[in-house]
Amino acid sequence: MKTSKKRSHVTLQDVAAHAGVSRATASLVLRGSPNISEATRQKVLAAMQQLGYVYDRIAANLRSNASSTVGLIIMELANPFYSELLVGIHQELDKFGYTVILGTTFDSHAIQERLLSTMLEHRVGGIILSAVPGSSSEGVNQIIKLGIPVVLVGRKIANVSCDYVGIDNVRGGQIAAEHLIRKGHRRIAFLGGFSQLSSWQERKRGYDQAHYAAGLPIDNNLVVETPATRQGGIAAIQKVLTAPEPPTAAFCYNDMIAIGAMMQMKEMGFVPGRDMAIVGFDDIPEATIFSPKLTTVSSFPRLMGIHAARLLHAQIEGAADEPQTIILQPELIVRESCSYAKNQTRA
Amino acid sequence: MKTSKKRSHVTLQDVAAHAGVSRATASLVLRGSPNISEATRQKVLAAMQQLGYVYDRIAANLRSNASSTVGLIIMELANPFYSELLVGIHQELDKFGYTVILGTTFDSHAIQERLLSTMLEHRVGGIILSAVPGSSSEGVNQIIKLGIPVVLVGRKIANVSCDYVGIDNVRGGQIAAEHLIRKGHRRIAFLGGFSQLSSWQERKRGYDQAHYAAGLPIDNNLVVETPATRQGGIAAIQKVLTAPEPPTAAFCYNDMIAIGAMMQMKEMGFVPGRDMAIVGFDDIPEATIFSPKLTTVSSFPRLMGIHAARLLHAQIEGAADEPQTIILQPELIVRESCSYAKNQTRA
DNA sequence: CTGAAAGCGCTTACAG
DNA sequence: CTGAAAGCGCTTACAG
Repeated sequence: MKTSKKRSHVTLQDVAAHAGVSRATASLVLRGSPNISEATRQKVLAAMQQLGYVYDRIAANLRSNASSTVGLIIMELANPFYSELLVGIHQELDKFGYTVILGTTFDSHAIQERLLSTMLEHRVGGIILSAVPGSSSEGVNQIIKLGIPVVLVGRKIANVSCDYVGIDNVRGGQIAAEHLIRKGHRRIAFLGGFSQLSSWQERKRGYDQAHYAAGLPIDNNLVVETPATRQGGIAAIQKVLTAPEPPTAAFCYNDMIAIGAMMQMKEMGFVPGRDMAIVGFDDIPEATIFSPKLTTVSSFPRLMGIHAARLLHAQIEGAADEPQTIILQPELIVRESCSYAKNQTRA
Repeated sequence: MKTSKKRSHVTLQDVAAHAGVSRATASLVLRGSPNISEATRQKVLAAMQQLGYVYDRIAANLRSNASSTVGLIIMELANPFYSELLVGIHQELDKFGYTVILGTTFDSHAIQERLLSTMLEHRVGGIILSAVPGSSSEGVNQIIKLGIPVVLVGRKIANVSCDYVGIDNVRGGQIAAEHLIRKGHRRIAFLGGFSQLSSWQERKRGYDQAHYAAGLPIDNNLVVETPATRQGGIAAIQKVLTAPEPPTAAFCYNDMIAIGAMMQMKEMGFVPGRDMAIVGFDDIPEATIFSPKLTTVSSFPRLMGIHAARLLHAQIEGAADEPQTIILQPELIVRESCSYAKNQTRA
């Protein structure tokens, strides 16, 4: 806001003058128009070189009512899920020539609102948004009405009709729970995350379905909500481990929680994987470096990013008709953190 | 580049008309000028509300020759060192009201060049750059000459005079090697990274100094250059482990390498920390979740980011006189990956 | 193949 | 306290 800066400015005007042509002609060669003689083209190019001209894309965009930027709003960067998502989005957007403007909400509505308007003010050509849980449809719908393409990623918003890319969370929760059940577990905790999140609800539903299918009861004392961080995992496992009748396995809302939980188990003298089976969600790189290696449900964050970028591009190009939805199929990655249940409850 | 988009446009003109004032007056209330009567202020504000006006900061910046964006160029996001750096920078820049434009080079000169000009074309108010190793001074000096503030972070460029924030790499390498020497190790590998990097050279110098001080010889067969990634760590440890006379300890250029090395040791049936002492550099979150927990030299990436953002801000505000240099002092974080040497060479 | 003119949405002296 | 006018750096029909 309080920014300001003196700019030494070689303008297209200067280039044109130096080359002995009009501003319009200079602009034409800049943009590679075919109906410019090779001779003047060279003259202008030489002038740009000599003067050290730098194109003012901002001014050009203003005049031609275009945009070369895209806004990207995610929760935070500390969770590798989002770094990976960002990598995918960024890499793909790059190919299309967009420049990305980044914002992180830390799941605060106020920040998300601010970020959204900042991006509009900066004339972004479109927005990729991983929305704060419980976001109202209002804000986003307003943006869409303005004609700015939006694609939601990972987190849906009720009553908003726009592109969405996500993972089949129900299925993900289901295959995780099924895996645990197959290993003989009958008391399976559901650890971390918050029930306001659509992804939480869906993973929980999958978990429930697997229980129903196996004829297992669901004990709500075994679901504990915490932030989806390592800290949250520590808190969650602690609660469940000190309960009167602890579970023999835990399905964690995401890998961060799973890792926090396993760290805390070690801290308390338990052996994760043996004393309690753990499965995570996302398959972040950390999943593979922990001992035991984390069995988890991959949500392909990088791929999600790539899809999101492509959808946005299609919309910006006007190639989109109806709002699209892309749901990736999750995959169970079996590693080392799930042993068989020894008996009904932990020894 | 190929971007374009129709914008439904409520302009300040529209707002002014709707409120029955001139465009200039509307602009004044927008910017909170004191010499506007409360009555017209309210009228204009109401009009903005009703019309759903969105401020075009880009146009405003163009007219007033200002900028509200900052360019940030780093190597990649997969390395948590950079995520952490980004978090620090982003968080601090946010406070000043800047919007950040992100670019990743993957250590390619060509990409860095492209990113740099893209950012200039987008009229960034300043640039924070973690330069590709072996960057020429030309590019950056040109930008500085244009009057665009630059702050270099983590990686210096020879013959460029501008703000720099980094870590005392010499000292870092020294305390790492000293720690290992104190533990009785006499053959200490230096693993990963590339010798073109100023930070590599400096850490190596510290490592050398510690050896000199202890009267230990330096065996150049023990320094192996690889990419500073987990993969690089795997390759490096493999090379050194299969050598005729393997070292008993390794100082790794960064934590990614250290973790890769330890993973590979496990893979090969060795126990990291016991069969070979390992110390890393950076103290990324992963350092703490690996078993054994990694002993490492903290480089405070988040803090570096905060300092970089502040320096840039000072420059943009014109509050800067001479180029500043901030060198953070590294700190040895002792955890579990360094046992005492058993005897001269590994059993 | 090239130039003169209008205009993108805003701000900024300058008058009144 | 408010308006008319010029201009930021560019592009885009429209003539010639």
